[in-house]
Parts: sequence; C-alpha cells; structure tokens
Amino acid sequence: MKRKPVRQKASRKRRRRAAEIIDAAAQVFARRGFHGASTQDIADVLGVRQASLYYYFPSKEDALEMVCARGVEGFVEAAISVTEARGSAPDKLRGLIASHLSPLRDRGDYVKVFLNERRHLPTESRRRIGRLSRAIERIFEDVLRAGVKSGEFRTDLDPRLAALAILGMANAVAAWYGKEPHASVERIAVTFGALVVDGIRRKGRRR
Amino acid sequence: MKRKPVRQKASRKRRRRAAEIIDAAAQVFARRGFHGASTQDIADVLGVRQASLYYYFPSKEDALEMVCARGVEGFVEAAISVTEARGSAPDKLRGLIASHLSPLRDRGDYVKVFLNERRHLPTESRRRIGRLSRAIERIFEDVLRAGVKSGEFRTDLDPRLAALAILGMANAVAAWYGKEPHASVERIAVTFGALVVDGIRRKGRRR
DNA sequence: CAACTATTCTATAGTTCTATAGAATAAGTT
DNA sequence: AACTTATTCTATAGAACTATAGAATAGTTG
Repeated sequence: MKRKPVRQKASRKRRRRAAEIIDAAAQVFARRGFHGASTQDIADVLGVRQASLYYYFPSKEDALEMVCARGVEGFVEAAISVTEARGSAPDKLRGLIASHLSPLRDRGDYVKVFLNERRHLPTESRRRIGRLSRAIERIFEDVLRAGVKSGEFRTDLDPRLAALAILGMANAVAAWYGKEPHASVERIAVTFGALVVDGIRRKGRRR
Repeated sequence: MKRKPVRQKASRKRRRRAAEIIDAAAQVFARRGFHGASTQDIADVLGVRQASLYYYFPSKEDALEMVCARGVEGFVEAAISVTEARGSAPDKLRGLIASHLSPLRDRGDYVKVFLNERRHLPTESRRRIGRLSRAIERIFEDVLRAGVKSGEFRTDLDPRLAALAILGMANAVAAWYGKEPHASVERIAVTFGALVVDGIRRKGRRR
C-alpha cells in the first residue's frame, strides 16, 4: 500500500536520467557512427565513468536499439494520420513530406542514427525496424498510386521509384539540417513539396 | 636499358593486384562500414592472411582513402562537361542527374563508401574530398540559378535547397540500387529528371 | 539517525583488432 | 640452375574497447 508511490518516484527520476544517457548516445552515434563511437565517448559527454553507463543499458547494442527506436517512433503513425485526413493527392503528399521531416526539429540525432546505423543492429531488432521503414515507403507509394489512379498525377509515373526518390530527398536532409542558413523544417517541406508536385520548370512554357 | 621494362611489368601486375585488394576493401566497407569492418574481413574476401594486406596499403585508413578517392573520381569532371555542352537548363539538369548516377553501374560500392564513410577519413583527406563534394553541389546550384535567370525555371526557386534536394535524391539511390527490379540507371535517371523538372502532377490540370 | 536502495565509481578480465618483424615461398631474371 | 626480387605467411606486440564484480557514495524512507 505504501510501496507503490515510492517506486514510481524513484523510477520517474531514473527515466529522466535514462533519457539523458540515451540522448548522449544518440549524439555520439550520430557524430561518429556506432562502431566509430566508444562507450567512453558517451561517458565523456555526460561526465561520468564509462562503466556507469551499464547501469542504464545492458550493452552498447541495446543503446543503439533504443536510439533507433526513438528515431522512427511516431513516423508511421503520423504518416497514416496524414493519409487518412481528406484532401487531394498532392495535399497528402505534401503533408507526408512535412510529417516526415518534422522529427528533425527535436530529434535530429536520433533520426540520423536510425538512418545510418540501423544496419548494425542485431538481426532481430533490425528486422523489426526494417519493417517500419518499409511501411513508410509503402505509405508514400500508396498515395502516389492513388494520385495516378485519380488522375491527379501523371499516368506514366512509377510510384515505387517516385516514392524512393522523395524519401531519399527527405532523408538526406538529416545530414545537413542545422548547417544551412534559412532552412527551417517548414521551409524545406514547402520547397520539397512544390518541387516534387509541380517541378522546377516555370509555368506557362511547357515543352 | 633493360631495367625499365622489367619494372613496368612487375608494377603492372602489382597494380592489378592492388586494385583487387581495394575492390575487396570497398565491398567490405560498403557492407559493414569502415569501423564495423576489420582488415580480417577484407582478407577473408580475398582468401589471404590479414597481415598480407599491409603489403598493399600502410593502414586501414589509407585503404579507406583509396576507396573514397575512386568513389568521387570523375564526378566533377563529368558534371562540368555536361554543363559546358550546349542545351537548355532542363537538359543540363537532366544530364547532371544522369551523369551523377552513372558511376553506380560499375562502382556502386565505392560510391557508397564515399557517401557514408568519408567522415571517418583523417582530417586532411576528408577536407580534400569535402571540397569535391561542395564542387558538385555548386555545379548543380549554378545550373539551377542559370535556369531561373533565363526564365526556364520558376523564379521563386531556391537554387541551394533545390540542389540539395536533387543530390539527396540521387545519392540515396546508392543505398538501394541493384535491389529494386526494373530500375536500371537509365530508367532511374529519366524518372528522376522528369520528376524534378516537371513534377508528378498531371499536365493540363494545374491548381 | 539507522537501514535500505539507487547510483556511480575503481579495477580489471577477456576480447578484438591494427600493425610490425622476419621467415617462407613464389616469380622473374640472367 | 643460381640469384634476385616480390609476395605472402606465421607470430605477436601493443592498443583499444566492452562488460563484469564489487566497493564507495549519495539519496530516500521509516
């Protein structure tokens, strides 16, 4: 009867600390890559001893898994909710792009690690996370296919290739976001949306 | 008088072998990443002992440098020659995309390593290779800017963001090229070129 | 405050990896 | 064949890194 609030208080504190630890891991993995980063590097960021980290994760690989998990967290859900809202195919596509870029604002390092280091996850978690990746690709693909069917997009469009193109474009942002002046997530999303939907050619002088 | 041909013969053979060694390194670095790959992994591909590799490179880092060097080799030159040919801005841009994708055909692993592992190069060579990267970005940017100026591209286009978008799209191909059926370099180049220049929206129903 | 729990520390075992030294073998030359 | 040079091999030093064990310290609760 008395134990519960005790445990919760302690574990709330612990969760906060655990988040700091994983944050440091994300930062270090993002900068040096999983194998290029040592647990010592993570400890240095936090100002603690290397061995202390093992109070929060059982292995470096598990730390990677936590970072990657947060790196994809919410992507699929957000994307689905965009496609379920009503709107034109171009609107949905622009919405998908915006939603896909959104996590860069506050989780850039996590996203970077997910994108570049997930291949180093142990088989099982890599598979699980790979499924999420493919789910996102499929969502883009489906919107493109629907747009072709409805006549909003060109009939000669290859939805698969276009989806990979758009995702490649969007994912690449993680690599330079924060370094380019005047490039907020908003602005990038709008620019990319316009580029993909309408192209860069000036209107009224087709061909 | 007699020595020259001797030395040349020997060194021609050696160059061939050195190319095999670096090829194996490219393959292994592409698959596992620089720090995730051991020199033992490279030796395994070749069926030789780990230490034997050091007859061909002085350090693992140097091997990375050789791989990266071949990974960018020719990119800039090819891009420049595209921009120097005459043609419309859209033609040049499509040409740039095609030229940029071209090395994937026969040097996919090298390109992959250049894209993903160059950050692990020692400072000096990283800088040198970083300059080449920026040169390529600039070439794309310049074509876009020229197209805006000439009225071929939309006046509200941000050439810098568009260049990053297009390069991101193109560079991402390295990650999946060879795994997608019916996606030859030709086809990808044409698809991406059309996507960027004209967008995916169906013609004749703007807005 | 005394007892208990949570967190961090010191120390290190054990592994993996790069790189070097020098012997052995293969290839090439005269 | 005898000699020379090129290539690969065996063996290992030495460095770096992960993870564990158990002591020390800080924090919490009755």
